[in-house]
Amino acid sequence: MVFRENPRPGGRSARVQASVHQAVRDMLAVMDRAEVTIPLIAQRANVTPSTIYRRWGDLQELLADVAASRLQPETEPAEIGSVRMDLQAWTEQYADEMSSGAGREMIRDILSVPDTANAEKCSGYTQQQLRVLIARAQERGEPFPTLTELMDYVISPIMYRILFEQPPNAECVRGLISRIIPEGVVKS
Amino acid sequence: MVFRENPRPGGRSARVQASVHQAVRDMLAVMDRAEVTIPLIAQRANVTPSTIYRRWGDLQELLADVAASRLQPETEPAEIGSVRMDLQAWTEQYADEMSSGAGREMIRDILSVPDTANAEKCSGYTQQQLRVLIARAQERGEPFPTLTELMDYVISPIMYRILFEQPPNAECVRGLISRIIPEGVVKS
DNA sequence: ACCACTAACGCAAATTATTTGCTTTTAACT
DNA sequence: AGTTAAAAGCAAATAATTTGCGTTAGTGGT
Repeated sequence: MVFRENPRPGGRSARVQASVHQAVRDMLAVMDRAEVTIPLIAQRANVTPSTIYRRWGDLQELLADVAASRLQPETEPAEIGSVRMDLQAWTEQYADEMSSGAGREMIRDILSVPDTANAEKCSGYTQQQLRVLIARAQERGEPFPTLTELMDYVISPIMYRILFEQPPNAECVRGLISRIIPEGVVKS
Repeated sequence: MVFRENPRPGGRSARVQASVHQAVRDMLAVMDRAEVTIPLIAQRANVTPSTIYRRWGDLQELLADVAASRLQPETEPAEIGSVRMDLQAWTEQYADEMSSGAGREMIRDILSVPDTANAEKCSGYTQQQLRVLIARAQERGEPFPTLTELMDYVISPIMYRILFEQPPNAECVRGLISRIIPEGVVKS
């Protein structure tokens, strides 16, 4: 199978992919994830099950694919005030979204597949958002952590808590941020 | 079903559990994870498939259960020299084991199930090991990070890299540790 | 503009996994 | 020892997955 790469943007292949993705999203919105099956998806997307099996392999991979595309951010981090405040607001929202039922399901779907492409894509989205904040800080001359520091000391602990412990609350998130940007730096 | 809790330690229930777990371990050792199925496990464990289905629900949950039990540490962190060195050695081994093919599979199995009990168990094992080191440092009067610091700034970044990016190498692990214990503290 | 080519899809039969109702076994507790 | 309830076995019914083969629809060449 050559699939996946270069699904010509107007071709039948692309239409089937869009239709199947949409079917999955619609179904996840109205029914429990556990009762979503490939035959059902196929029916709603007006394709045959074998098409889905041949293209994605199994339900896990399809769900991982859909989840990754759903995690792609649509907007840049909001501008609230200082970049530190922007970071705090963005991070709290990130933590909330990832901690939610739907968020956790998407992460699980992405991680439960052997192929790491979707997980990397997901981390890439996060880094892309953080880079916007870093550039903003640089532009304004505000002191700001590096990408690595943000990933290691803010994002990673949040994700670990979501995956292995209890989802972090706002206070916890603020604590992680204070640790790498002293409060004193903020001008309110 | 009441299952799970209190499987009397010599009873039939416990024997079936042990037999199924062993069958899964044996099979994972010799065949690809993708071709392990419940009917096959049942055959090797000398039980009927329906027993496994009724008890664990599906393959994912069974694999998660087995993976969690395999991640339970058997020994305490080795005593190398200073507690800082012990920490470094233990953490490098932890990162290696978790980054390995088998390690990553176990983590995936644990995280791909909605029930978070096994993930929490897994995090609990890690904390238990770290607490041994913390106690050791306290006993010897060596300065040492808190459990939260270790989890947030060492374990979490390692796990994030394994799950979402590239597995960390030894140098990276050492870097994470240096960040919370200055090198200078070590007396060689 | 037409034709040839091939990747991707549809269909349907064969296989395999999962669910479920009912029966039997086993260990815990009188 | 006898009773009982949880857990296992058995087998039929259902559902999902795989696969071979024919068809369709975009792609590239003339």
